[in-house]
Formats: sequence, C-alpha cells, structure tokens
Amino acid sequence: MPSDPKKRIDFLRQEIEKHNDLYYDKSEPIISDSQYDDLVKELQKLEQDYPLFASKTSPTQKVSGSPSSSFAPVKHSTAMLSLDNVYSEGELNDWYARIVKNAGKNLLFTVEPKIDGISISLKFADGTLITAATRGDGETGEDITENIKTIKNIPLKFSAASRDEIPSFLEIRGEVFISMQDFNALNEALLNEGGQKFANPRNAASGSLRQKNPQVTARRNLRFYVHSFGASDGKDFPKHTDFLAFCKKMGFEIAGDMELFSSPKEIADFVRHMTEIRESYPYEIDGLVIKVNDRDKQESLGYTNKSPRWAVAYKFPAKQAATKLLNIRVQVGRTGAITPSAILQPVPLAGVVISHATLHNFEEIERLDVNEGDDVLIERAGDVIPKIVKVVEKNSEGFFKPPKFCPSCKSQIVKEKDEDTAYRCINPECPEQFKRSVMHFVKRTAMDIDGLGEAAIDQLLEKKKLSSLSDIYALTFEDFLELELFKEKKAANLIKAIAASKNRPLSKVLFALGIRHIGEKSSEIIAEKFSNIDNLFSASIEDFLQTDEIGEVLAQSLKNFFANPQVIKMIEALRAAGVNMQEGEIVKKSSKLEGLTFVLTGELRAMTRQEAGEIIKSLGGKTSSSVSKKTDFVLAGKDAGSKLDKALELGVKTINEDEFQAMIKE
DNA sequence: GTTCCTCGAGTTCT
DNA sequence: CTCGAGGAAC
Repeated sequence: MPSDPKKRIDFLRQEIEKHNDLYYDKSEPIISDSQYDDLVKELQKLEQDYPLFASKTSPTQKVSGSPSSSFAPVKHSTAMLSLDNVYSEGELNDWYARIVKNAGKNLLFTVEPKIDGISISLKFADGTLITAATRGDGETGEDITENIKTIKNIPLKFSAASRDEIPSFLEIRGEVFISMQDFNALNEALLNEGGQKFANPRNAASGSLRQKNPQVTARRNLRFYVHSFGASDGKDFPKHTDFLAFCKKMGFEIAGDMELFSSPKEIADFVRHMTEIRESYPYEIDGLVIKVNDRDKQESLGYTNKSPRWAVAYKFPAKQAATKLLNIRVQVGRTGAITPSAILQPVPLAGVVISHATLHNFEEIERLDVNEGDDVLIERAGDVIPKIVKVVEKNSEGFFKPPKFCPSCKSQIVKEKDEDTAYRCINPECPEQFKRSVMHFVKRTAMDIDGLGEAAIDQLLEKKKLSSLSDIYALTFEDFLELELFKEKKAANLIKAIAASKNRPLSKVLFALGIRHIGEKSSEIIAEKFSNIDNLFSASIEDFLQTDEIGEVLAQSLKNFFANPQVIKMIEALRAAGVNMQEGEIVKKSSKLEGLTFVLTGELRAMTRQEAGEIIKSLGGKTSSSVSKKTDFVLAGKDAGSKLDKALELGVKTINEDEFQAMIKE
C-alpha cells in the first residue's frame, strides 16, 4: 500500500490525463500501451480500495466509460472501416463499373464468405501477439488481449521457419465467431444453469469476448478467421492473397471457401451458389465480401469516410416466402390516420406463421402495384415485422385505392398536405378514433389501468358508458359486472386500478391525453417545465417554443389542444374526478449515472424495460429510444435485436442485466 | 441547406 | 421494429 493513497491517486489521475492528451489529441504517445495500462490498472485498484477518494471525473471513468468494468482503449494502426453493401446483381454491376472506371480493366477479385461474428484486430511485434482489440468506433477499440489468448486457432507466436520472414510489426484483422453447433450447445448449457440464452451466434461471440474472466471465454469454443490486412512494418504484401497466404503459413486460418474471379458475372454465379448452400454451413454467414486483390490498385481506389472503395459486401437476401394476399384491411388510428394492412393466406416464415403484413401507407401500395387476390412475396424486416416485398403474380386489376370515406364514421377522408403521405379521418367524433384514444389512455406506458382491454372497452362503448375519456372515472363496480367478461374479483381489481391511476404524474397524464406530436418523451419535458396543468392552459406559443426540443409544430399542436373548449371540459372533469394534474418533484436518489445515456433492448429478467428506465432516471441518467454515437450504454436483455447490432456496429458499449445490476447497486 | 439524432405513430406475433 | 419527420447543430 502506498503511504499516502490520496496523493498517489491524484498523481495517477494527472499522469493518465496527460497521456490521454498525448495519445488522442496529439497522437504522440510517450509511453507504451502496456505502461499506460499499468497506470490505469493501478489507479483502478486504488480507487476500489479507497472508495472515499472515488471521483466522477477520474480518467478511469472517462476512459472506459464504465463505472464497473474496463477494457483499456487501443488505437488501431489504420481505421477499421465498415463495408459498403450491395443486395443485387444490378448493384454489384454498378460497383464493378465504378471500380473499372477508376482502376482499369483486368482486375482480379477475391470473394470470401462474410461470417457473422465480431471483427477484431491483432497486433504482432516480431511475430508475437502484443494486443488484441475490438473494432470500437473504428479508430479506437477495447483491449481484449487476455480473452483473445484463449482462442485456440490464434497463434500467439508466428510459426515461421526463419526469423527473416517475420515483419517487425503486423496488424491482422479478422472475425471471431462461434459455430452453429457450439452456439446451440452453449445456449443449452446456459439454459440449464438458469441463465439467459443468446439470440444468435454473433451475440454469443460478442458476449463471450466481453467476459471479464478469460476462463469463461476459454470455455466458449470461439474461432478466428483472418480476413483483412491492417498495417505492417518490414514486409510488403503486393496482393491480398499474398497476405492471406502468409497468415496461413504463420499458423492462422482463413475462411475456406475463398475464390478468385475476374468478372462480375462469375462473382454473381458464385453468390447464387453460396446463397443456396448457406444453410448447410457450419457457421452463420450473412453474405460475401468482394475485394480488389491488387494492393496497389486498392490504394489508388482509396476510401470514403466510412468504407474502402475497393471492397464491398454482397448481403444475402432476408428469408422470404410466397403467399396470397386475401384482403386489404383499412384501419383508423387514434389520430385519425388511415393505414392499410394486408391479410394473408397464413404461411410459415423463419419460425412463425405469418397472416398479416403491414402496408404502411397508400404510396407503398401504389409502389408495389398490389391489390386483393395477388400472389406476393413477403419477408420479415429486421427478422420481425412482416412486409410485402413484391407482387409475384398479378391476379387483379390496378392497385388498391385509398378509401374516400372513413371505414368507421363514413366522414370524408382528407390528405392534409399534398406531399403528405398520410390520409386522415378528421371527424373529432369518429367512434374508432375515440376507441383507440381510450386504449391509448389506459395503456401501460400512459395511465396504466390494468384490466381494461380492447374487449371490455368495446362492450362499454356499446352500452354507451363511455363518451369522453373522463367517463372512465365515473365507471362503477356494477357497470363492470354487467359486462360478460367480468365477475366480482376482476371488477374489483379494475376499480382499484382505475383509482390508482389518479395518482400518475402530469407527464403520464399529458401523454395519455394523446396530443398530436406529443409522445412519451415530450410529455416528460413539458411536465417538468410547466409543472401543472393550469400553467399549460395559460402558456403562449412563445412559452412552448422556449422549451427544449419543442419547435413550431409541437408548440402549435399544444396551443391548439389547450385552447379547445371540449378539451378544457374534459380535463376539468378529470380533475374533478381526482386525477392528479401536477408533476411531482423528481426524486433523484443519487447522481451515480449522471450524464450517461442508455438505450434498452431485449427482454430483462428482474424488471421490465420501463422499470429499468425509471431506475436510470432516478440515478440521474437518461434513456433514449435509438442507438447513436452519443449513446453510452446499450442494456441488452434476452433476444435483443437490431439495436444491439447497431451498438456493435458503432462500437457503443453493451452491458447485460447483471452488469447493469452491478452498476446501480449501491 | 444539410446532416444527424431522436421521437412519434404505426405495425406483427408469442 | 421501422418509417417518416421534427428539432438541433453545423
């Protein structure tokens, strides 16, 4: 133990800040990565042992971005870029034409399977592995050397016959992945231990690499294939194939089915072949990567901001199925928006039976030139939401036209602006709109009245017990008993749930009211600023505009809403019924997560995403609905989908539920 | 005038 | 989950 830990901590913090500056801003580090790591590790240890001296501004917090764990940053020799994608032979031909224009004819292309895993970078000095890092943001990744050392097919030392062969420095890039077989076995084992399984092999590989304990990683049967050259010192590779051959000789593996082609025709044939056999592959592949083989030509083609011009990924199409479009149903939403959706002959696709598909809007129908009775091709966008890709066989005339009159109230449908895609029913009395408004009002994220579902609402409307949102609070025990669905127990529970909803904060009430353009987030911002409903009634457009995130459209919508006599009447009735109209003080339990932004995805075990969100807010953090570079953490639960992919793509830190629990634990 | 980041509003299935 | 679009930042 140092004699004066406080002094040592201060010194280390200053020292690390200095080296960060030299490293990141001036790009002139004066100590080695491992010396730097030692400083960080020492500081982390001291901060752990002396929590009294912990500080939010400590470089350990900033460097890792994580209060709980840390993988030290590693700067890549050259940026690790992503690849541009093509999805069809046509797009491939366009890409080829651009290449030929800039680099001439007589080119050779390598075509390799694109494995769905995690890209990493390995640095070798004199043939010995010194660091392994994730892609991160492309410039800087995270040090995962200890975990990488456990992967059996990565040589820690080159297996060269003579030292002359070995470059003094070499950065090798490739993919860490897990085979389908090992993936399934891993999930089974995790389930048996009561843990949560991984949604796909890529997440499994990612999760395994991020283990703090390398022994866990060691048991995961990860594998590595070399795919790209990073940088070198002391050896040139005139061709991409030379580089791959060298790696092979040094003891690495490369994806087995690499081929060389000279024409886009041959490449397209190979793509077709691989598309057919992809299912039989022992690991998951999501496309093929095509590269110009000649490295001089590569350099002359150069790079865009995001990707090399000399390479492209040909992505396999999503799984599709053919079926018949039986009917087009037209629905009226709570805002009056008219949306078409397709009723399909049920067909199995990627594990589930699909019977409906969204058509989004009428422009989409026009674009697809689709009508009732046509045979169509469907796929699941993001592997979830079914959508119609195209018409395979047209059995009808023309395409389905938007209705002239509302399917619910028969009033005229309007298009607000010519360029607007949305058609709307603008009748404020439209019964379907009202029903949807009630469903919105009671839903979990709004007033959270549990037990009042669509069926009950339908019956209440039929019995004319509901004609305004405020009528919900006039409903009695007897009213519910009259409905077929309710016996005493359920009716009593519902009465309780309605009473409990009177205590929701103003932010929830505002959201529940369903003001146009005002969703969950805006409601919170407005409730916080205006604190009670009377301030909202008296606010001017300018007052609204002075608010963060509120621009002209939202301000106008708010002003219109609160000036509407019907609205005033309804809100007064709610108030009279005892519904809270104020925003309580936000109780901040601590500022542990101050300044951090979270995105929640997937299914959590111990809590819902909403509950997790409230915990984050109560600790001073923020939540957001989409992942970007500004996101600090993605909390990923079971079966996390595209947000997790986005996080991996952007190099945003992902944490699992256990890590989250550790972060919020005091 | 663009571009990026978010949000709002719509959707499917288990 | 995806799309379109509002708002903020450049």
